[in-house]
Amino acid sequence: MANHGQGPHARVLESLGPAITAGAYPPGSVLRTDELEQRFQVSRTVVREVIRVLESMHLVSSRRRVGVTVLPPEEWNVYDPQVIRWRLAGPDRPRQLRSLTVLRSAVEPVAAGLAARRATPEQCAELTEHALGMVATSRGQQLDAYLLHDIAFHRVVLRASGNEMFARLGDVVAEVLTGRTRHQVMFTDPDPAAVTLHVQVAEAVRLHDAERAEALTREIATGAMAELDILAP
Amino acid sequence: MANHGQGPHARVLESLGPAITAGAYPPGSVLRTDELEQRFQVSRTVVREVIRVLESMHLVSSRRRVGVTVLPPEEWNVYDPQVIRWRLAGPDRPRQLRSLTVLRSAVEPVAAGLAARRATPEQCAELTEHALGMVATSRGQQLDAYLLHDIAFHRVVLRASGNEMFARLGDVVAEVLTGRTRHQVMFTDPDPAAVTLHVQVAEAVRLHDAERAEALTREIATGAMAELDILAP
DNA sequence: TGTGACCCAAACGTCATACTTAATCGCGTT
DNA sequence: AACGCGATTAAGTATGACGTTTGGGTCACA
Repeated sequence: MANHGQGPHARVLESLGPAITAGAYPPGSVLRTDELEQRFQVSRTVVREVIRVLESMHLVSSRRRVGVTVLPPEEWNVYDPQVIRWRLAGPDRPRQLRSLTVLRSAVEPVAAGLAARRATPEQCAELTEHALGMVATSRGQQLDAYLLHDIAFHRVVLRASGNEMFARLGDVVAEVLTGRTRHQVMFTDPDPAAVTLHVQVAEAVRLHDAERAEALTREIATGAMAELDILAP
Repeated sequence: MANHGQGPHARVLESLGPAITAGAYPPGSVLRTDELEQRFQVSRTVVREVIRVLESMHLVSSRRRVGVTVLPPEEWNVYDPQVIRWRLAGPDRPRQLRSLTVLRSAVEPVAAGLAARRATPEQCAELTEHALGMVATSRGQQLDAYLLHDIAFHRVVLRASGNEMFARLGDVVAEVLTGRTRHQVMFTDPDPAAVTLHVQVAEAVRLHDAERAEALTREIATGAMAELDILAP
């Protein structure tokens, strides 16, 4: 991703962030900087900068004379890609996957509708290409290749919507799709109905049929939610 | 909000953040830390911590031997409430308002549908209360009171959806609604049709009619988009 | 003239330390 | 029991030193 390759800062952040989002420190817990210095064997500088970053994510709140307080989950910036990644890697994974899938079910149909209005010919071509790629790889244990086309497809739709905020969800969708492949249906071929729907969405976008693109994408989303048992509980 | 009361850190951040999101530094611009030290008359400590925070928002990227590089807008964490606030306060305001309104149009109908399934009786009562409050304040220059009910209404819907990510959009919706009142229809009473729709949504949620709650909220969203001329361009 | 390796300096990254500030705790007074 | 005041504590800021990376310039050589 970024230049978070290695270094004390990244090491401490990648240790504290996941721990907090995993709930290792209950809300209200207090971390003292000098304690963290000793625990991670780093200087005050590093600890402070990490704290500042966690603070900007609203994971903690630093106050004088009291220490660094862990905030309750309702305060967290749950749209921060880093926070999303940490939560997907922890025990909150199922809950996080459901939240994200519901978000997808809301956003992607609207994005597809907008894409049908605004997609460039190049984007339409990309869409068709990836839809056909999904068809080609939908049988015979080619899940990895299929996944790449699936991710690319949704990324193009979100970008073609012309909405910057939708476009930024591309990474999130990629994480969700990857997570699903790696945990849910790892050994079974993709649902043929879903594959067909993707082809039809590409077609609808190409023909500038916004209504149809939106409705078809809504069907895809419904299928994704069904896979995670997100239904009348 | 947080303890961003005052202090060198907040001062520098609240100066650099808006400047960057306003496009004062074109993507690729380089800021040197010692230059910033002199410009703001603060120590390296403060500058470095600010840079770390901006980096976590993906507004800048700090690299050795080259400096702090301003990243292109596509890289920004546009869901960070701080970034949203900065952009709403800058020249990008119209574009940002449109993006957020489109996001609302995608999320809120789905949220309303979920709320109809999961809202507690207390939440239903709150909803009705605020809808009636909107009715009561919809005439005769009571825009401020109306706005408070409007914001509260949408916040309850988002929270009642039971989805943490939807719930976190409450603040964003509040900013959008406030912005609209303060700039678009400041001197005219709210659209009576919109008021009626809110009452009907509250009713649909109370009756657990998810389909109807979603459809009605979609109408509200369409109205909001029409106000901003987000239509077949 | 072009290309390659090599060296250097620039700017960030980290550490250590001293000092400042503000909020909490506890004591004593009213 | 309520209130106020000072001592204490931990974060906030400033500063100086050193390490590390890396972009670019120089020089030798083909």
